[in-house]
Amino acid sequence: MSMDAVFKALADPLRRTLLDALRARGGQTLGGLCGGRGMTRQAVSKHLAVLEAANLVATERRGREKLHYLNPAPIQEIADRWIGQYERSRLEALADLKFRIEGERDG
Amino acid sequence: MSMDAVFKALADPLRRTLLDALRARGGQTLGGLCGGRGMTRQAVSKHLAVLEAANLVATERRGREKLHYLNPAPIQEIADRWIGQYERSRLEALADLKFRIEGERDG
DNA sequence: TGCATAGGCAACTGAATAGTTGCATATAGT
DNA sequence: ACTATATGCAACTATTCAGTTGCCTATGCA
Repeated sequence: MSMDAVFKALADPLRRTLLDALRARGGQTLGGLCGGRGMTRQAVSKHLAVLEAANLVATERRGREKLHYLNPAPIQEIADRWIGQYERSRLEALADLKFRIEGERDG
Repeated sequence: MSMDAVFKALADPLRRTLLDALRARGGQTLGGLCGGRGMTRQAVSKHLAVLEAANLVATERRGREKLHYLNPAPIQEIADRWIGQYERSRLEALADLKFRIEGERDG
């Protein structure tokens, strides 16, 4: 499974709110996930498809409904395999900069 | 500083390789960062501008050269403030799924 | 059988994006 | 001053993308 698809899927704010919603409560239907987003069902459906392609969301068919579940594994993988490298290099990077960069724009 | 800009900046594979290059060695020039990418200098420059706008790259002018440095702080922030939520909910999410999702597509 | 609900597919449109090209500016070295 | 190097800016193009619309399928239920 490609890590690039995960990064791309996470790049959209609406998709992150979908993940948030599924983190709060798993097993939501497409219709349920559309509520209060000011967007058509098809638009939300496309976003969910992107998340599903990135393996961030798993689905289960129950009758005519499609239940959506968060799969946090790819996020974990990014944290472990990608962000970890930058954590490890953080102190040396700061030493490398050793000037005004931190706090320049504040945070 | 917006976390969305960081997510969007990280969504591009070339930009991630630029971050990798700066993590390996700070203070590289634009020209130096262009090597072996099969892309014009302007294209790379635009990508660096995106990274800079997301505060992932800090720059310093030295004469006619522009030196680029990695700033890992936004990545840290995402790890702490965003990914952290999903780490915390991982076990309960797995309990929520309690079926075939992990390992369905393998990894 | 008839109807309502949940979702899927495909075509279309307008906006955003990536990358290029051409030219301009600024510094370094002679 | 002159030339080469390092970068910046702006316009243009081709592609990609988000969201919509219209229609179709499938399930639930009376």
